[in-house]
Amino acid sequence: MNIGEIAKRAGVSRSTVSYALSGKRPVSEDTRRRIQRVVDELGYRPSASARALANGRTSTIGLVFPPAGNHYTGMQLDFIGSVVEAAAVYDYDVLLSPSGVDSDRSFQRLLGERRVDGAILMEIRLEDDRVDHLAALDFPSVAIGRTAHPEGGWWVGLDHTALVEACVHHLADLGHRRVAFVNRPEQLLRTGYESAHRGLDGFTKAAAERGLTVRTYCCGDDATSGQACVERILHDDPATTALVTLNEAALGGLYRGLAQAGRHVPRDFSLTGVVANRWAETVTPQLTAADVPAAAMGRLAVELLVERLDHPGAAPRHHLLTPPISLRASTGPAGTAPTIDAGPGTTP
Amino acid sequence: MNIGEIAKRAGVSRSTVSYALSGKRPVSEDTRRRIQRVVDELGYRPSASARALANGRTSTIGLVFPPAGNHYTGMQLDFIGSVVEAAAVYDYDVLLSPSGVDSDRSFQRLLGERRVDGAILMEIRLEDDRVDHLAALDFPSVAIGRTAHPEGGWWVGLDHTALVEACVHHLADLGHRRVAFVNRPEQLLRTGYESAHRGLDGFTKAAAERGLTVRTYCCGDDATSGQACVERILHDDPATTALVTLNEAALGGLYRGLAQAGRHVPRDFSLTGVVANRWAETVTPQLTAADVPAAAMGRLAVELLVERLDHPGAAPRHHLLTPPISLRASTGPAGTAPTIDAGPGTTP
DNA sequence: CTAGCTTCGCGAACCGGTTCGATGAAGCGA
DNA sequence: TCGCTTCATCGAACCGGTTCGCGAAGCTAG
Repeated sequence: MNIGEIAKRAGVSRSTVSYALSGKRPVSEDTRRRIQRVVDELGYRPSASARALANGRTSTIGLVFPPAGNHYTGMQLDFIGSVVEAAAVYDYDVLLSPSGVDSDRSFQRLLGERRVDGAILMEIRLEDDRVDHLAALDFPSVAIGRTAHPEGGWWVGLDHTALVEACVHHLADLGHRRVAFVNRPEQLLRTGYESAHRGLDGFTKAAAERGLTVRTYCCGDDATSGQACVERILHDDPATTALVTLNEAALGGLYRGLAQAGRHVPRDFSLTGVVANRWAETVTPQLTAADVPAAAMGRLAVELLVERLDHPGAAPRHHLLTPPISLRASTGPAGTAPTIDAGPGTTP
Repeated sequence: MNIGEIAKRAGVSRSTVSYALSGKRPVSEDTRRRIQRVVDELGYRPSASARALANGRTSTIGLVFPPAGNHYTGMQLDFIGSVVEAAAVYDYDVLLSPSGVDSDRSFQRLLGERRVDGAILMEIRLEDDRVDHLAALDFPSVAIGRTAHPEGGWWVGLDHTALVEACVHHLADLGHRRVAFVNRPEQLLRTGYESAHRGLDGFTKAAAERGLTVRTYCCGDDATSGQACVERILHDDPATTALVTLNEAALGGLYRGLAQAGRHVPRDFSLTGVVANRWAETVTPQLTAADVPAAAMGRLAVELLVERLDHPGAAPRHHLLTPPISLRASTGPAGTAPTIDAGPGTTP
């Protein structure tokens, strides 16, 4: 079931079979058909390894994302799905590599053993050794997210700063004066996780512009942490009337915490943030939020990578996305001073 | 940067380098060290394609799941994550293949071009041509889910029938007499999707045993459909006091529909079902449910596959899991007849 | 001193494709 | 009919590893 077998049965040489199948040199219509018939009869498909060895291309791209320790979020799933699907369009397979950092064994395999033609990196940090390393090697790669110095790089990113600013302005316009920010877990912030930092920057900047009284919190990526976070917020400043969040996994817990504190959304309390569409629509009332266009980002990343693979030396390109805020039902005008008697956890 | 280069610099032959690195034949400690030093200095790593071609093993396993058309669910993400992680332990990479059926191009690539040593299949149907095909080829594979005839196969599955039965009994024990079943989308049921069918079977069987009045529904995999589904349920039989669901993506919508109909959970209405842990804890009140042990299943699938790869001809093995129901807060005793005046959508 | 055994390393073949240069036949104008 | 081009095909080399068989030292024992 190898190319020699096909050649023998079709009565031609191996090279002729190769040319007939690849079309890289003309082959007479007659022999082409004869070869094709044998190929179809035997269901022959050329070995990917042999081809990869011969022409130096694996037709595979690597998708690099951190290991599951920190729970996968819905967004990551959307990225993975859209990358796989877009890659299929260009006849690429996708190899998954769970690597947080440059030195991971899995990452080394991908590069050192030349398993992939190019890579797409997720979960970018502001200072990201993986990005730096790949750039230094001039290895074809595209980041989903951007580092502190994205100039001259290939990436598709979300303007978290602008997005969170828009959220803050939206709340300020509605009259909210005391607003909390619910960020991703502290550990991610410490590691320099991009969205957490840029989101926080946007929050701080817009809050200052509008003269708001604010507090910022880190929150674990799960419902229980979200609930606890709301309790902390209302304990620290019971007069808080709104929050902005980047943490979609905690969203359900945030709602639960508010409900248990007797705050009605959106009458007593407004929520907004930057969240994947599917989550925003799952909670009740549905979340007014800047929807993360995860599927589009995955697709764009693949397109950039394919372009880079097809035209080595092409000038770096990127996409910075700023989706609009989808007005749903979780924000409303700040009412009179909230009723402080309602919530638990206000003990000094 | 190939093995010949290493050999030259270390002053030995290519084969010696190969043996020194693989350890498949003894090499004197002296030359082994000399080779290792050169390898370290140059950061040499053997090419995966060349190795794969030479010894016929790619050190890659394929993970086959249906394309995104039908939204990815959280469970799928957990499967993917745990499979990737478990595979890394055994030094396997994971290649993603979005294939619903046997004839998909992506599926053909995986097999025909020998890109992977083995495969793990997700989203199994009762009659699944992919499973049959792989079995006929004796290609090493493990299914996450089981077909109608799982005998002699390699798989790890969930006993949906027993799980849903347990849910029904739980509700019946609480005094519920009119119960609805919210299944996955109709299209999945029609295609023979395993969990939808077995879950439905369990529901029907247990309901008959307990003499319950029941209705069954199909529901799209999103919150909006869930909401609509609750409206239909309460319209069809306003006296319904409980439901069982397999549809985690619709869960938020189910809660929303109940809230809008004025039914309080769990006072007026009980919910339970088979759902991934993370979703059960996201909703308020948290869902009493049989938690799908997705991470464990992914891990077990990899372990079975590795065993099958290491011992060709080993007797088929499988794991059928039946996790217990986690009692949370979404079910309670059936009260007096529910207040019919509350809900909308009751117009004839 | 030599027969016999180990140890260590070498060269060559092989895995299954791709690609380049060469060759022979056919076509064509002079 | 000869020389020149064009076209279709072939053989061989190559990609970068692995693996098998063999032989040269070095050692031990008789």
